[in-house]
Amino acid sequence: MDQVEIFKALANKGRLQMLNWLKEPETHFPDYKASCGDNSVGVCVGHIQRKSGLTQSTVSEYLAVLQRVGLVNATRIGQWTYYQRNETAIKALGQLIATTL
Amino acid sequence: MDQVEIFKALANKGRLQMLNWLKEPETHFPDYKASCGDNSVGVCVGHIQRKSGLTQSTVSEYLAVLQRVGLVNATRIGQWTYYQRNETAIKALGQLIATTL
DNA sequence: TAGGAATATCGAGAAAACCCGATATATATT
DNA sequence: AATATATATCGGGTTTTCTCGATATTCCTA
Repeated sequence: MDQVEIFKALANKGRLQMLNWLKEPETHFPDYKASCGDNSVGVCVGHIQRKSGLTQSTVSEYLAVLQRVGLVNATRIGQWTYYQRNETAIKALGQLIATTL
Repeated sequence: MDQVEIFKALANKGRLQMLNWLKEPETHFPDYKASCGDNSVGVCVGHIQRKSGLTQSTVSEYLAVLQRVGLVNATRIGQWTYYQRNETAIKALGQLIATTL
């Protein structure tokens, strides 16, 4: 886990928002029903995209950045990719900052 | 405190190192004696500069960035500026990340 | 008050990040 | 197999960051 890369990933308003939205999907995506029928896999790119106002390619890229540093997990089901927070990693980051920063 | 700006400040190897060095100045600057006679004010720019291998202007700028977002405090005494960590702010950041991220 | 030392600021070239539109890929449906 | 949908990747113009050398400012001392 490269600290610098993690902070770079977090140093962006859009990505920070996405991370926040994924914290409580039912709040931020009220009408959301995962096409696979199981909301526990996360939220698909399209929903995040429509809420963000950014283009599809940008959102896809941003989510990939968050995944690359381990802050979110991706699950591909059918033609959808569902993203959810990696709470373990995020908690670990909090610890890391509290202790080693 | 703008979260994005804080993460930007942290998204750099040099600045992260400086923050770490300032955590235990006596360890990282063994022969260091503050010219003002009081080590508790922090470490001066020149010492940090020599340890970092970066140029004087870069180090001055980096420390200013860290100060701008509140992670360090600066104290000017005579011709020296001493920098020290703002532990309160850093701890608050840890909390922020642990809770709102 | 002139010179020296420490730090800050300025200007700029190079590199990286931002963010888009266009296109490619993967999957599902008919 | 052809089409449609969701997502990923590519290419690139624009903005920001990085990092430096040069210069300015501040403060001390002779």
